[in-house]
Amino acid sequence: MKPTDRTQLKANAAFMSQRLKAMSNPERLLMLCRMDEGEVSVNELVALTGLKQSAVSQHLGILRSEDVVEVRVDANLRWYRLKDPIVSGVIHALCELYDIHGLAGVSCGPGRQGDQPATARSK
Amino acid sequence: MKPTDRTQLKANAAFMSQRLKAMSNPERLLMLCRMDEGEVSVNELVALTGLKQSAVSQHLGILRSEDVVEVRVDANLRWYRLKDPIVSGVIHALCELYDIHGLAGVSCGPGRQGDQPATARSK
DNA sequence: TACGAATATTAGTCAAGCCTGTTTCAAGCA
DNA sequence: TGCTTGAAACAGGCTTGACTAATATTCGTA
Repeated sequence: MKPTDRTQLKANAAFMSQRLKAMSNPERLLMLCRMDEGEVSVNELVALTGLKQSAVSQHLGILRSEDVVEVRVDANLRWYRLKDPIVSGVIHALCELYDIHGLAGVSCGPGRQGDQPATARSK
Repeated sequence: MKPTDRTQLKANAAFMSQRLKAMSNPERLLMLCRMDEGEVSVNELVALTGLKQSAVSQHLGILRSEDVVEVRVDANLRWYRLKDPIVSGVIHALCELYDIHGLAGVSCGPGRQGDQPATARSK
C-alpha cells in the first residue's frame, strides 16, 4: 500500500466517523430522527429528550459545529433541521435495516410497534 | 406521549446509538470496513491502522463486547469477521451515500478515487 | 425602558475513551 | 521442557464527553 493510499484511507475514515460520532449519542440520535421529519424547536427537543435545556443546547451546539444541522431564527424561537445528507441517509438506512418504528415517531414503514430492539435483532 | 412510548423511544435510541458508537472511531470504522470484505487477522488490522498491537486488541475487545464481530481461532491466529447486520448495513449505506471508494479498499461501485471527503461533500 | 420567554454560554465535576508500556496466556515447535 | 509467536489483559495517564447550575443574550411586549 502506498503512503498516499494510507493517508486517503485515514482521511475518509476520519470524515465518516465524525458523522457517526455526532449520531452516536442516544439523545442526539433521537433529536436527529425528529429533525429528519421536519423542523423542530428547541423546547420540543427538551420535551422529547427529557434533558435540561442547557444540555439540549450543548448537544445542538455539537451538531451545529459538525455542520450536521442548520437553524432558522424566528423571533426568539430557533427552528432546527437536518443539513447533512449522510446523516439523514444513515437514519433512513437504520429504519430499513431495523423496525425502529417510533425511534422518534419517525414513519419507518409498517414496523412492529411492540418490538424491543434486543428481540427484533434476532430475526 | 405516553410514558411507555417515551421508554420505548429511549430504548430504541440507546440500542441504535450503541451500534453507531462502535463504528464512530476512525480506526474501528476502518477495521469494520475491512471485515465487511471478509475475514481478517489481527496483524493485518495492525498493519492497516498503524496502531500498536495492544491498541488494536482493545478496539477488537470493544467490538466483541458489543457483539458486532465474531472470531474464529486457527492455531494461534484469530480471524475476525462482521456479525451485526446493522453495522454492515450502515457501512453499505455510507458507501452508497458517498463515494468512499477505498475506505478500506472496499469496493463501493465506481467511485472517484482522488476525491477528498471535504470536497466531495459539497457536490 | 423594564421584563419575561427562549436559547446560548460558561465553569466545574465526574465518567468514559484512547493510547502506551508491560505482563500474561495459549499454541506450535526445537 | 523451554522458546517463540500472536494476541489478550492490565495499569497508568491524558483527553474528551455529558451533565448541572449559574449567568448572559436576544427578542417581543407592556
